[in-house]
Amino acid sequence: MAKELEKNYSPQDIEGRLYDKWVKNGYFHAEVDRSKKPFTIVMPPPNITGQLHMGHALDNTMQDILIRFKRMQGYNALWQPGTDHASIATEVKIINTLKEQGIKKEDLGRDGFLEKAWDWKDEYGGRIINQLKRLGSSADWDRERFTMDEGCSEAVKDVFIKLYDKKLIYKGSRLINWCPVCQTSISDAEVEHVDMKGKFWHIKYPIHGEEGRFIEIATTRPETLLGDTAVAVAADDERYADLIGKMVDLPLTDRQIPIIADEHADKTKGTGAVKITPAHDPNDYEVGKRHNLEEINIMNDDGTIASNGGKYAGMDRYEARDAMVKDLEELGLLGEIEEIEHSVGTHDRCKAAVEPLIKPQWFVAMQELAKPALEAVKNGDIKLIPERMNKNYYNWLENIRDWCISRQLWWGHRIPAYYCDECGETVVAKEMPEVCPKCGCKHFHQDEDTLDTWFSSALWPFSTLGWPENTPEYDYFYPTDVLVTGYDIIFFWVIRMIFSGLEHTGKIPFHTVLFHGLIRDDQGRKMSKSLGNGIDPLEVIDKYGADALRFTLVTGNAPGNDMRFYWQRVEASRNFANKVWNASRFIMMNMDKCDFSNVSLDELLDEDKWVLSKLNTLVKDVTENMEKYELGIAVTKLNDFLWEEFCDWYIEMVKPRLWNDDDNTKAAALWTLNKVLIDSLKLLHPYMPFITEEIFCNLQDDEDSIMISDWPIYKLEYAFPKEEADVELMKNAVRNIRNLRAEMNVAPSRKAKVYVVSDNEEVRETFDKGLTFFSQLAYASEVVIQADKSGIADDAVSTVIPQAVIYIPFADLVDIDKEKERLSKEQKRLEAEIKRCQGMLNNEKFISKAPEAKVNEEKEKLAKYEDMLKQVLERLKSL
RNA sequence: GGAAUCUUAGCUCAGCUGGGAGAGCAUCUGCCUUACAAGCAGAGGGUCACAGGUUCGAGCCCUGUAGGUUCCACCA
Repeated sequence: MAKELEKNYSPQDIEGRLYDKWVKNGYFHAEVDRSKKPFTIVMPPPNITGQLHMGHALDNTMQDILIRFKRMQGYNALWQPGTDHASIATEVKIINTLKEQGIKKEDLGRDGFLEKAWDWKDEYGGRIINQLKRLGSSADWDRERFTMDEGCSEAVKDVFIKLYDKKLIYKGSRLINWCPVCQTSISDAEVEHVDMKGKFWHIKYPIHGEEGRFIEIATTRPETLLGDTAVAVAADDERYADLIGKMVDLPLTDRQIPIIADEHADKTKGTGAVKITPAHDPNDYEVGKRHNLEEINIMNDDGTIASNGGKYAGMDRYEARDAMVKDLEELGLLGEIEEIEHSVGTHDRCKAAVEPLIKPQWFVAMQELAKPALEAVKNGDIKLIPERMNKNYYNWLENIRDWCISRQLWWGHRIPAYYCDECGETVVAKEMPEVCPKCGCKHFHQDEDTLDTWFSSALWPFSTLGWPENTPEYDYFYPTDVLVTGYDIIFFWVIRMIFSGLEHTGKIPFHTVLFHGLIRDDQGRKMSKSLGNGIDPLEVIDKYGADALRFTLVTGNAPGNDMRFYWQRVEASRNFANKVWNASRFIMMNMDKCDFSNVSLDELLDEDKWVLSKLNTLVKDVTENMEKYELGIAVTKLNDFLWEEFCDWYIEMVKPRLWNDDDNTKAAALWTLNKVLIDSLKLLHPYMPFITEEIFCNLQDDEDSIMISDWPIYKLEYAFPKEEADVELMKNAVRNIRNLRAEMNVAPSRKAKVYVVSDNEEVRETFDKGLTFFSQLAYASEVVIQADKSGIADDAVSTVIPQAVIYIPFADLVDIDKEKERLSKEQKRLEAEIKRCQGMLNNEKFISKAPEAKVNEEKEKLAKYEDMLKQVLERLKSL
């Protein structure tokens, strides 16, 4: 016995209640159960600093769709959730908060600061999780993890030690990217190259001992001059041939530096001579190594000039730049100043220009780790969707450099390296060692640095399952199945998870990576705080419901493509939900008309079989699409079926049967309505979990939840090709009649007699069987089916369908000329079609080369069109 | 400098391994028909950027051109 639905669809009234029910019943929880096949989804753990934005919403919607789908298919589906400590992002936020209180982090000391950080985590760490719940995310919240919780921290230490022992982690002094604002090193991946306007200063370096002779170099960073240790020219550059080996007087300093020949100098660029600053430029660093040049660091950690910078010491880098340019000008050593556009490396967090500096840092040696990761995608063990992402992936791994993993931050995993106070020996271990293996000293201090936040994220797929312990969870759920994420973190995260998984577990961490794009604003711009164009997903949920938001985010979007956000699209999604709601309401208010529990398939009418057959195909298509991760295509098919086929056609077809108390086919109609509704609700459930649950539970009292019901499967017994074709023919007739009436401006209230004339007995039978719905949809007062046109007024309007002609006598409304015109138009259309078919069929090459099925298809079409044309011509003749 | 991707109806986008161009929104017409006006029934609107090529057949494959977007890259 069905209950009733509220008259108005109001997502706000149902979503919270249903979510609580799901959680309470433990539907999201996955336990190890070896009788079932596991399916595991990896989500990017959102930052604890985070507020839900559209990217999260898209991410989580796709994850939830997949996990609900797999759960209903009978998999033991685990969606492992959690949050990321986001070392630098969080630390910066906390520092800013402290700043408002007039506190510096140094004031608190390391421990005091960390205490604040954990407070922060407690306060904000749960916020985004609660926001994700509003989307309907069915992650296993019982298993929620944090990248800095005990288990994950153990995994981090374990990995660090193993890699160190294998010499894949090392500490070295080399040129790294330094952010003077955040005052930490950052990895190459965190450097964002931005095109900026700048100046290209030409500076004359006086040749030592040759009064009045100069060598001119050009630079965008004049302040680095203080660290120059050579000037390089090309070996075969005739302009400078005699200068090689000579010295120049480095301006603004009292140093002399050599002019050297090096391949790095390019005759065709600038002046052909290039200053070499090994401590502040990656290329120069290499040149320096080749020529054994001194590396002079001229910059402090905060971007000011170091004490070796003479009168510029202590000045900010840009201040020093201006001062030096001015001084050079006064000395007459400044040449041309070019305005240029050049690419500047900036820190992706704070947007400050990055300074290359030489510092001792910890690195992961990437060469060896990259190989299996590259191989895993190349040989198909891991599939990236869309496939074009492979190129980015290969490109990055093939050109990879060692990963700088140490950060001069406090919030994060502290590097498990200990230094002997006595002899300086480095010991890498989980705990502080008791005795120095080298000198026997008992005093150590731990490395001050923490790890790149992505170092722990890289272990996420297995550290969250208990690795390095061989827990039942790890054993059962790992390797996981699918990672869903945005393409913007392929280098930060995806690649690092893959090589980490392969190295540490010996297995791929997941077999599929499903990428999505960015959500942009309605003008195609990135949503950003500075532009203020961001749309808050919670606002969308408040206004239209989570179902509408989810539906919007996956409709009409292909993997990896960006999409624009429009409120109109959300509204359209909500309208669809409303449509489903009302259709369900209609069905439920008719359900108690008779008992339909024992209806068998052979009691169904053609139209019932038609819709059942369509549903059957839909089940097959949607399942296939979802298995191929084509979520957008699947949901479009659901929309089309539910709205057009089911609501606009099928429900309208069966109304007369429901309304007529004497109709003994009512049970068949109700059975079909119920069956099709339930199965399509199931198919729709992953996309719109709330509305489908609310309807499903009210529709049938005995069911707990649609989310644990069985996913529909394609059944041969539900395939009715003949009935499908027959009903399509009648739909065709109905459409033509509606067309005629619309053209003639006949009000729907005006019913008319409709004649169906066909000399084909099967066609007459078809219409006879569908008489009830046909007369309803064709606005007929009466339908007469006959083999010839006897008894039909000559001035009736008519329309031709394959194998039949429909006549409607509208004596007073008919304009013979218009009727002729319409028929002539139809004649022309058919003649064109016939010509096209004949063109193909007369082409010998088509006949011989095209597949037989295609040839037959064209033959059938030709026959159909020829028959219709014949009818049209006859009709025209009779007018 | 390399690479990817896009160019399809007024707008935003789908279009699976090549087989007669689709959706939503917008526009126009007619309807409050007993689930739904957040709706129903119709209509108009596209030489699928351009030029070649492969093919019986190209929006889809190949080459080139133009424009847009993005990623990567050490350009002093």
